[in-house]
Amino acid sequence: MTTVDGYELQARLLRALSHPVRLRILNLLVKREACVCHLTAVLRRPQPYVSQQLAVLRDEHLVAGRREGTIVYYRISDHHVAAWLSHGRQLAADGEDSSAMFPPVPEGALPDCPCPACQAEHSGGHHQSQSGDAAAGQPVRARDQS
Amino acid sequence: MTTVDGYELQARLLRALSHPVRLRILNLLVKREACVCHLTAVLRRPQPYVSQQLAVLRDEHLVAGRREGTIVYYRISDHHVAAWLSHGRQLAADGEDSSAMFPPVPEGALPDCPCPACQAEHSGGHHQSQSGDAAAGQPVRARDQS
DNA sequence: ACAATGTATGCATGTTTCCGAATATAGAAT
DNA sequence: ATTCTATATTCGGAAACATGCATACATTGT
Repeated sequence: MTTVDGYELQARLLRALSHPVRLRILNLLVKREACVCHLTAVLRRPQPYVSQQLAVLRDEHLVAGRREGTIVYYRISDHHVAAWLSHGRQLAADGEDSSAMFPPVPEGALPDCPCPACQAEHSGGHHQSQSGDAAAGQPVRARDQS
Repeated sequence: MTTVDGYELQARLLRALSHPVRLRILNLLVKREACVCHLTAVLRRPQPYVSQQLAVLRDEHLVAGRREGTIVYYRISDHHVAAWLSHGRQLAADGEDSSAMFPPVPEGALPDCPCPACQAEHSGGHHQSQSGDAAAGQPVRARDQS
């Protein structure tokens, strides 16, 4: 039995969370799942950069990806953790105006986002996949880890 | 007005917490305040090392120090954060046996701890300060920060 | 083959971690 | 007062790790 140090585990989890962009990503995904291109548009960061941060969150099982065609949709893995994080946000704000510190994200579709979901939603009609709604995408594999 | 990014603040807080030794320190201090020598004995780490980790926690106002003579007693600054952390521990354990992952700390006085509180308590009688219980020590000053 | 979307790799730069030594600080002894 | 001891903090540096970018690679669909 390998003596697992719980503090080490918790520290790893916290470290994965201790980054402003990753916190923003999680906050975006709480409301609904989103594709990488969507996150790229909202965060205004280069796509490889966003993908990298998603990989960090994935490695700690904080988010999970679902592939549909060429597009990968990410979502929160564990909403308990999300709720816990949201609680922590209030503690971090600590009396300040938290609605000013954590401005709400533009909801819904973005003109900047090239994914078909956003494009369709943005032009008025609701989304209808052109390749047929597959039942469920394959989970995105995690990087090999020691 | 400087545009304060709440995510940055929360990330800093999380980063200060994302270290196994610092998590252990906080967990120790939840039950009661403790002097640096006590923490040093429990954690079995060199004293400067413990002091350094305490400084990180101090800079984020997670703990506060109170000096009594040559001894500095540290305690949790914000028990809301402590409760939140404890909640996070359950999430990190996630189904595993959390009492095995976070073994309870030896309570009370330690033979290894040289501070008079521990020595007195350890030799049977309850603690009676030899220099008279001063009302309250001076708070330990934080490092100058930019 | 080609284009579109995501992921991984390599690297320069900066930060964290940990240690040993030096420094401060408080009290006691001479 | 001066020195001595005990406690705690800070400093300087080496190794490990994180960050952000540019580029290369992989996968899917046309």
